[in-house]
Amino acid sequence: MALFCLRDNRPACLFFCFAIVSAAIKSGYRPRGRSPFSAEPIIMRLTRYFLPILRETPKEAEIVSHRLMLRAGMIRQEAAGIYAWLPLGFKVLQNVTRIVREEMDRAGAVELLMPTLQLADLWRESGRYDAYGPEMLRIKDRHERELLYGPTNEEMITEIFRASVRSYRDLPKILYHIQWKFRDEQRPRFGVMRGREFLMKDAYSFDVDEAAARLSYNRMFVAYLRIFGRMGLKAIPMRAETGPIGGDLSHEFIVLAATGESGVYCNADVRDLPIPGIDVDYDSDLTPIIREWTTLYAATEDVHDEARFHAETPAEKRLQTRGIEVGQVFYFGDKYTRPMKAPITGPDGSERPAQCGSYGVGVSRLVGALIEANHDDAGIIWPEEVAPFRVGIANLKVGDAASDAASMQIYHALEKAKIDVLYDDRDERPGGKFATLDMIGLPYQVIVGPKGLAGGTVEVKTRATGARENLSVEAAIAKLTA
RNA sequence: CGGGGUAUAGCGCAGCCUGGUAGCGCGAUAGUUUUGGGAACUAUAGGUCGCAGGUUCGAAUCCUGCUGCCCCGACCA
Repeated sequence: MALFCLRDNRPACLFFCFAIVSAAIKSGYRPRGRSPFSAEPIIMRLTRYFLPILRETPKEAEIVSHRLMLRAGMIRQEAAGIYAWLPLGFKVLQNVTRIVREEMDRAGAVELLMPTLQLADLWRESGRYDAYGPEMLRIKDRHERELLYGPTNEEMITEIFRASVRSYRDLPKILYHIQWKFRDEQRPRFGVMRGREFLMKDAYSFDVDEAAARLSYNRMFVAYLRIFGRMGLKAIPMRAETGPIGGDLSHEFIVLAATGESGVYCNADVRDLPIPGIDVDYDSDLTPIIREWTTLYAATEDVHDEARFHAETPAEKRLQTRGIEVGQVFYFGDKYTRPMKAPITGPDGSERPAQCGSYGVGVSRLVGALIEANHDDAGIIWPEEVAPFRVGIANLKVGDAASDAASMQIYHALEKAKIDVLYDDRDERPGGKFATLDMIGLPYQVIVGPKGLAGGTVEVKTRATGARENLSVEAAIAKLTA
């Protein structure tokens, strides 16, 4: 390879560019805007796209999200719990990533990117290298140095933090990244819901004392309400185990779904609480919002207290169901900053370990959770914010002059309006096109065919409601670009 | 990590018990007829039968070992 590169640097250059791009994509990196590396929308003809639809259900897929992700050509399994994200799935993953990033930034968190591989010695400092067990994937490099594929990043962020921050004047800080993690689960299952490799947003807060740490915790708590709310999910914060630290500063955010992995108990009214608006002031006192969301009973089975549930919740409001954990917020104090020696000088001149919390969102898992929460017998029903395309155009008779012209007119109008659109220009039978569009779940479908056009109309179907309207081409464009 | 399965064409499966030219449906390709909710007919292509040993004249089939994958449980974002 080295010789080859010396002779002709072009392949080396190509390889180099490819490596950067793939690393950036894999890390979930995405500049601001609706699409990677540009602000342009994705306008795509299905004949040029890569959408490997499966007509039959793969036998290994047990739950609906896994089944639909495979059938809709969103993912392909490469090993147990390890998936390739195909174009349609990757677009959804990017959209979820974008929302997480926007809301973290809005809440005052600062993004960085830590590596997937970490030195074992770093984990020996916290004592977790030996404590972690076989879920940690351990690797040796050519020099026999011990490495691991990170399952989380508390040690590394603490190392980064201690290298440069010494004074309370530099606090508070909330740092986050969105990076692939690996946990060698004994039994991966449910597709991306419990894979071994998974994309996670993890944030870490550093504060001078517990009172300040609580403010950081509240910021993340509110940011999480917004993240999940924007995706159209009812994610309910539930008291979780706090471990050795104790206190009340740990919540799991749970999406209610009958197929969820854990049992949950809550007051039914918690589902109808309002999501903080885009104008929420993160510098203001957030405790009223926290109080509103933590007063009604809501707990996973691990910490459920039946007597308390009954005491606090009227019988007709008691909801027992199942849920999927999509995020967690957790205050753990000086668990890492003390053994790893990350001291802060306080206003009184004395040193003390920084007080920390960590805040995770299972980004790749969220894609599965979104489908669990939004589907019907025909397939996926994407919430608009995360949909891979906003509109699908089905040309029912490719080759028919009027159908082709009307389809292209709509296609170009949506392109001009910067709306993501997928144009099904395949020479296929109508039934197949309807089934495909329903399954991949784009919010709006435009059905273009000779029968409608004879009367001057196309059909606009809203996937979520099934509602259909016969509109002129112009009216359809107006509706979809509104 | 315990228990139970399974591996044959892109997907779903039969064949294995009782060894003898590797099959079916869907999908793919080509043609014809079709065409508003997954069409019909005809033809074609596509396989180291998970891997490695062994038994045998001959192994997808019997034996041994290994590996991948799936399900139940425990565990976990």
